[in-house]
Amino acid sequence: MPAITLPDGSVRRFEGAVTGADVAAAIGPGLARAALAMKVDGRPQDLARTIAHDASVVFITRRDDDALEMIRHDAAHVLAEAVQALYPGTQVTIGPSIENGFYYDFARNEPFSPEDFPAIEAKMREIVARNEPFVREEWDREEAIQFFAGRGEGYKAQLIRDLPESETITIYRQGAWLDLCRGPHMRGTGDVGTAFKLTKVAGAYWRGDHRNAMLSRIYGTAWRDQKELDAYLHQVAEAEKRDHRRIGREMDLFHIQEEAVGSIFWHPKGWRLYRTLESYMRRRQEAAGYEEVKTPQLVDRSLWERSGHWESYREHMFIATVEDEDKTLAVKPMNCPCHVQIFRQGLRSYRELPLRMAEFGACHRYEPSGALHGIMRVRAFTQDDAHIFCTEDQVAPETARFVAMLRSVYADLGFENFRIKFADRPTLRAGDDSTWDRAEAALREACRLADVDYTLNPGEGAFYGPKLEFVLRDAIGRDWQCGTLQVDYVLPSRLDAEYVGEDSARHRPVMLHRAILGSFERFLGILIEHHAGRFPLWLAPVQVVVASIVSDAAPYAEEVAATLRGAGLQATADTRNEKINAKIREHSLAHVPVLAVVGRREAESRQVALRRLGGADQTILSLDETVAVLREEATPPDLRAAIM
RNA sequence: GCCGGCGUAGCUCAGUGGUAGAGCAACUGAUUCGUAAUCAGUAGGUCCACAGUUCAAAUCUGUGCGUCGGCACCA
Repeated sequence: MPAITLPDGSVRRFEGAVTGADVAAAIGPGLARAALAMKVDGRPQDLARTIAHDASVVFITRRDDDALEMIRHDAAHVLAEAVQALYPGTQVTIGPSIENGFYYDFARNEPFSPEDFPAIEAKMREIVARNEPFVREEWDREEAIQFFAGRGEGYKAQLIRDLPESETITIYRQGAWLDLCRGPHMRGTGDVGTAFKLTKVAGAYWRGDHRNAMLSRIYGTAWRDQKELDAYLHQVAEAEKRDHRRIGREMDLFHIQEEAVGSIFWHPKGWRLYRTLESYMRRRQEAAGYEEVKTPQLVDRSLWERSGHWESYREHMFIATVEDEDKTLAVKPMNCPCHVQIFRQGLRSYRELPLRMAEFGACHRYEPSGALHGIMRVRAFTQDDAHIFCTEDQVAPETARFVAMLRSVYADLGFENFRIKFADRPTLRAGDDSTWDRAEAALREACRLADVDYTLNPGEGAFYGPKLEFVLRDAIGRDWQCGTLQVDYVLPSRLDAEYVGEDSARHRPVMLHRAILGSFERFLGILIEHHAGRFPLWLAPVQVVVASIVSDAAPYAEEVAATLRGAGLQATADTRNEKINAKIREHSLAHVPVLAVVGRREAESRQVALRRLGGADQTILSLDETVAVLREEATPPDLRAAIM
């Protein structure tokens, strides 16, 4: 006699086992119609499952977030049925729901093309219209393997073989079609609705391993209703307009060309943006007690062998040789071994620790061609890199200091939201397990002290130590690691760094590898997309354009621009023979934050009409006021704080 | 690196085997104009590269390079 507790706290008792659908019907016909699935004691389940014991039950309706995930999961099943109906011989593998949609991986000799989408979508709509109920069945393990193997579904058979013995094998039928699936599902294929769209095809390795066969993946998006789908598609279209590659061209910031794949040609405006960010970071680092260094670009392979990089990353390093010397040099892919060399010059004392050594280090890595992406994933980049040499006791306070600095920098640059991941020991690593135990424990403790909330990213640490990853999201929804902090007990030992302690004995320092931006290139890409090219005044490469209305005002426009430049602002005059409407349109499209419009009136009264990007109203100020207002506003946030 | 799409004027794109096109930008001239496109004219092309098929290739085939989307990788 199960007693069902509902979310409002009320309890309903039933004679014997009941299904979720029964319970919903008992509560009311409205709920019976709306309920798609349920959570029994917090576990999502099909509505058709029976409840035999006392339990708390929450019904999932279309409005719930859980429903969205189920719509997408069910849509994946509908997609798989449609594809197998249209393309006999195609094997199914897996098809989960993902953020904003779903995908299904198929094994088929011929790849799919977006041209196949209309036919597949039409078939999917048929299946949805039939509203076949999802029927759950529990199968015997061996029978299930035999069944799928017998149908030529080798991947499914393999999936079942690899399930743990304790796992119940469940099959979901939708009419004549069926799939191995853990569930749960909604009531029937009709609940998927029609607000879905196939979006792209892609190759994907079976089980995510590049040594395995490549499958054909079809991605789709699915929503509660057409309105939500339209809103999502509109958002995607808007996001494409923020793409840093597009804005980089539109604003004339940089370009990349075939003769230097993975390297950036920075144009004057882009380079000004870069230098503004670099100057800001340099000031912040100096204020935080870092000392800046510069180390060689070409370093003999012997150093990389000692550090362990040669073994792990040799094929990703650019190698340089010269004819009359029998040496192999590597273009540095990172700065840490060089920083250890500086640390090793002379005898270090514990009194010098923590020693914070920073470098805007230009690094080269031969990244796989498929990984390149605009300026965010390149082969030549500059890190805001630093290594903190410290004692074990200093790991936690230094981590806390670093995280506080990173938060402040990100806030200055407009990023309030970012995610932190804790990446622990990878399979291939240097250093013994006890060293890793200590490093991971130290970093965990440091996170606790610094009040850092993180998600675990298992097995993704650097080969020499665990790391924190600070992740930002681009306009298209892709996540990028920018900041990082890595605890390293291994390199100081491999490269023999030591200091004299209070006890006058020699000790190994711990190294904290850390970066806030990560690489200037990647961070600038994110920054461009985050602001959609509309930078705050202090970052904008062109801050003010002084536009003349008539040629009589041109000399005054030149004078205003020169005055602003004299005050340290990036200002140019636009005295072309164009209508003011055209000038405003052009500079607005170029994301110039401030337009100063001057006609005869302003020239006579020595005033300017200021117009802000995105606004339609104007403010009339004297030239002196204009300089004061804009100079104040263009002050970088760290210098502004110092003034106040 | 792997799978697939794409590569035509500075940019966005049209052109399915028979003499390379449009809009915007550029340039020239006219226009002196008050808050998101003034008008007219001119010029602009190894159709990514190489090889092949064909009387004939931007168009078909192959190879390479680049790029885009995923996957894998990211010290």
